[in-house]
Amino acid sequence: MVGKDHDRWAENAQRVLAQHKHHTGAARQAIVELLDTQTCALSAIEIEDALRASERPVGRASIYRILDELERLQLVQKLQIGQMARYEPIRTGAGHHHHLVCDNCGTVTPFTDNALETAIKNLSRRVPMRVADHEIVLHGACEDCGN
Amino acid sequence: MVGKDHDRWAENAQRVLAQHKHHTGAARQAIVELLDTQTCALSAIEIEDALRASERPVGRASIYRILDELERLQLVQKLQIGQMARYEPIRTGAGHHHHLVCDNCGTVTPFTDNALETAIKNLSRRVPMRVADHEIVLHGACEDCGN
DNA sequence: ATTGTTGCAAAGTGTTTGCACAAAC
DNA sequence: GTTTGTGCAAACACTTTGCAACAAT
Repeated sequence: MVGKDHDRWAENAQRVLAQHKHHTGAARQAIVELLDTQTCALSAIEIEDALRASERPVGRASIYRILDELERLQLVQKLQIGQMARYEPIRTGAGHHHHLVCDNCGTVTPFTDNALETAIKNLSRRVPMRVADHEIVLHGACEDCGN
Repeated sequence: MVGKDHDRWAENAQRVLAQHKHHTGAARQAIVELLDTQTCALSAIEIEDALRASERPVGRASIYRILDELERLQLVQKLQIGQMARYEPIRTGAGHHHHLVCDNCGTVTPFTDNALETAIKNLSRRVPMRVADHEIVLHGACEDCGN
């Protein structure tokens, strides 16, 4: 079950990439597969480290280029936390989530909230902008750091 | 009227700074006064440019140090937009607002929404973190760029 | 053969730090 | 005269770009 769910995003991503007349590159594949195993957002440097420890290291420049491309194809969402960007798969099934950031230890945890999404959807109509996306970060002290 | 409102935050900020046994520095004063005239968040570099054009230029390092201090004293709020931080006065009267960011031209516009604040307040209780603060950014195309 | 992909090193951008000098008390 | 504030330049961290080599089609 878990394996099935995991593969779905990666497979879809590979398919979308193929449709955009790409060759199948090993670096891109390694990144897609890594992202697919994650439950929350990774930074470029975390990705670099993870891949360096794997059997397919990928250069830093390629990581940024590939993430950028995945973002343009709407396969990953980029979010800015502190001074560093994080990236996570956009899984069509699972409604999207937002993030708790511990200002002490830096841990990032996902959460979801329907009332919040509703409020955003409603206000998006009244605001002087064609809203494409939103980003919500709650800051504070996580359970480990709060005591 | 407008002048009166403006001065309140700056005065309060100076008072809070004094309480924390600070000398009164000219750079700090220039920054506080500049922030007080703004209706939305400024980046450090915008502040540097504005002050360079004024009669009291302030070095970049001082700007960051002073903003950092103002943030610690809860006199300004720091928000991360794209890869750059922006800072704005926390005016106790006016409930805080959030931001629309045009991904095309970079313009930042404030908005407020009560339903949104309520949703955040409620969910803050159910989440595995002592929430201190939140940051909401809506991305899209502004009125000028959307057409 | 052509086109797309990758890695390296260099450049860019925003932010922070070390240190010597100046200003406030 | 002691403490705090400030500016400069250098260091830093994250990201982007130029370019030559490489792999997929």
